[in-house]
Amino acid sequence: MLDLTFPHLNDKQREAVFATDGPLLILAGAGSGKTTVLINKVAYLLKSKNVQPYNILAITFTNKAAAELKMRLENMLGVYAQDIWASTFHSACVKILRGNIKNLDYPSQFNIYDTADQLTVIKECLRELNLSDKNFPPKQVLSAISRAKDELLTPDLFEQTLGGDYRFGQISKIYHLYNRKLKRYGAVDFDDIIMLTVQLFEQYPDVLSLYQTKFKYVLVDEYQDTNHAQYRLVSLLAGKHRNLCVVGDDDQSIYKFRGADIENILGFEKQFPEAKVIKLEENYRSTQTILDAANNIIKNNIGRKGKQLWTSKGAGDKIILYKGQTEYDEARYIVQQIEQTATSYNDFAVLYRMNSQSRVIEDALTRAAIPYRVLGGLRFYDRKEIKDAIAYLRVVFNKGDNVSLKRIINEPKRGIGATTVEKVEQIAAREEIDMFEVCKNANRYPQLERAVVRVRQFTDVIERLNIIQQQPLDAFVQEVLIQTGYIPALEQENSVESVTRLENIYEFISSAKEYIHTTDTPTLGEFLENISLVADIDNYDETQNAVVLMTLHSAKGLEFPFVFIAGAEEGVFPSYLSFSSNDELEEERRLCYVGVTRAKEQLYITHAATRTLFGATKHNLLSRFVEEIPTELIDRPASHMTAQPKDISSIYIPVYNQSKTAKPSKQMMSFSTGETVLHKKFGRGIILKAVNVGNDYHLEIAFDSCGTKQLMAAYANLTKVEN
DNA sequence: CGAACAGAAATTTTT
DNA sequence: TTTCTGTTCG
Ligand SMILES: Nc1ncnc2c1ncn2[C@@H]1O[C@H](COP(=O)(O)OP(=O)(O)OP(=O)(O)O)[C@@H](O)[C@H]1O
Repeated sequence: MLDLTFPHLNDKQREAVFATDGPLLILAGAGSGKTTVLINKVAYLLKSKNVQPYNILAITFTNKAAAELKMRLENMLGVYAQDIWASTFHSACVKILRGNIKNLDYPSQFNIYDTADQLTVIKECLRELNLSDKNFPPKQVLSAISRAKDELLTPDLFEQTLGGDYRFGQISKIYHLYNRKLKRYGAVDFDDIIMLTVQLFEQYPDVLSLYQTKFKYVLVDEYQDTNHAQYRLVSLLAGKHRNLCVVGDDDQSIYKFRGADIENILGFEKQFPEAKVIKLEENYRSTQTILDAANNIIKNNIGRKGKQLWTSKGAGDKIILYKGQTEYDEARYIVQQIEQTATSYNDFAVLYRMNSQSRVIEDALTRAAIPYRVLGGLRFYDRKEIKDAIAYLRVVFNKGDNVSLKRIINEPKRGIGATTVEKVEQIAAREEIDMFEVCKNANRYPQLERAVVRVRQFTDVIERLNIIQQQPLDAFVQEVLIQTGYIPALEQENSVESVTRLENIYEFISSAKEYIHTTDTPTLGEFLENISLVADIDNYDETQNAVVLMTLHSAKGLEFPFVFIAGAEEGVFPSYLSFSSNDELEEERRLCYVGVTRAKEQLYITHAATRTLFGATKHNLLSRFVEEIPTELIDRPASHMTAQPKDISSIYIPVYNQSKTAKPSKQMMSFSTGETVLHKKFGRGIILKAVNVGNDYHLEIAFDSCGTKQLMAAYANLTKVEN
């Protein structure tokens, strides 16, 4: 049980826990127990100050951190602690908006648009405004709009401040139209979620007052990565009680590209003049060597709030710096070190700058039969078939969602082509009604004469589905995908690809089932909302016995005994895109500081002499950040080529894209779904399922001659064939 | 309308 | 190098 004198904390940490009233900034370096303090502080509020859980708002950086916070409180205090609001900014705001967004003229059943949806809308805008996507690349326009929203610049304000410039003037036109469209479609984008909540509070003081009164205590973790809109939101919410506790480290601000404003934390004392500031200086995570390295890197940045960090842990082992001949050699070394260290796999993390770096490392791990998990990159929910399924659900949920409608109206093929869709779109825009309505009443529009039957077949299905929404969500999802012909079409196609897609679709249906069990009142809306707001990192399970691979960004806030930072090369890390700007280079350096300080015991840094990058072979120098580490902290093992010149695995071609099979290695063949294999007896077959069990694979193979068979790879003596 | 092909573009980090 | 976009043809 919880000891309210907090003996497990140090003096400074205790001081921070007990300082409950008024604004408080806890500014401290990595691993000094900031998050630990935040959790204990909430416990203290609940237990000693008798604050009710629903009077507390705790903002975390990821959904996973929020869930963890709740779980740890529950362990300390019992289930009632579950009633605090612990969530990300986005989840909290969506919750507020669902109940209040009608004030702003949006439907409470709004859909949340992701980047791809946003780009679709921007392309629509460009077309309507007769602007070319050469002069206004949709991605750039999106990023400008997104930054504007982070800064709480409405289209009008945007025009006033920047409209003098021709280019920004045009972008402001796009921004105006873009926002109008989203509203018409009943959709909000990621940035709207925060901005609209702020607008709601500013325009409806009674709504604000409700939440101000409710949240007697507001706490924000990772405050260094908040943007202006979030700062404004927090200020509004804490405006009444002024019990605002923010926690962060200016040296760990790594999301500037997403609008994060480091000034929020640096200027906290200016914005809240009565603020108390507490610095934590003892690091409990890393060895002295790791801390020294981190400090020597970060001290090259200017304009920091300098911090002391010390540890009572000893020096520990030196940092190991390995230079591979190529990225394959680099991966080979990482795998070899993991194999040679006698500890469980989940003690290792491999961190890198770009998601694309994971491929080579994954291949090496697979060949060594080491279990691993990759976080980030393409999310499950971003796969084409899953996005299609989601689009169907969104259309059922909100018929005004033209973007989702356009995505699935001809998927599977229903003979409703681009021309018809365009006509429908024009009519809808002219009459200011939903595309769905136009389709439904297609008979009224002579232009649509030829397509009328097909289009109405489609709307009939959707309306029928609308009626059966009551049944359990997973059954409903399945029903949607059957009735709309999506699943039947995939079944009929029966190709390697369609089989994988079907598998994913069924996994999606199970995820709906899983969702039902997480709540007492499951709704389609909340299910869709969760999908939009989860990050891959939320699924990270540190108890799963597997090496974890992720970007340095995703690793923020986590810790591991053994950490590899791979690709420590100029051009990779720091990224070549940051070379031209000192600010961006400093951000890369902070990212490096974050990476280094994830390690508790041992840090490995690896780089490659040559690497294939974007299709060309590059010879990259060692990263400047590594040069900034004093050499006495570093050990350099001999390069692989001189040590074991006979090992061919470093020049081995990776098996990634299953359809373009490479030659398998002799020791350990790898198999994956979709590959074609040859069996001595059964002949040619396609792998339906490949499960890695220890050093062997359990395979399910569909043979051309005799149907589906299950067998173990070790006994089957299979050969791979090119498709 | 839709499949197939060819040529061009674009390659960071993500709630 | 891969992935997307536009064009052509049936
Ligand atoms: N007083 C303490 N005694 C022992 N261990 C502690 C103490 N405070 C924190 N720790 C441990 O130190 C580690 C780092 O703590 P925590 O994650 O809270 O730091 P942080 O400052 O939030 O780190 P970061 O800035 O990297 O996110 C954790 O493993 C935590 O359990």
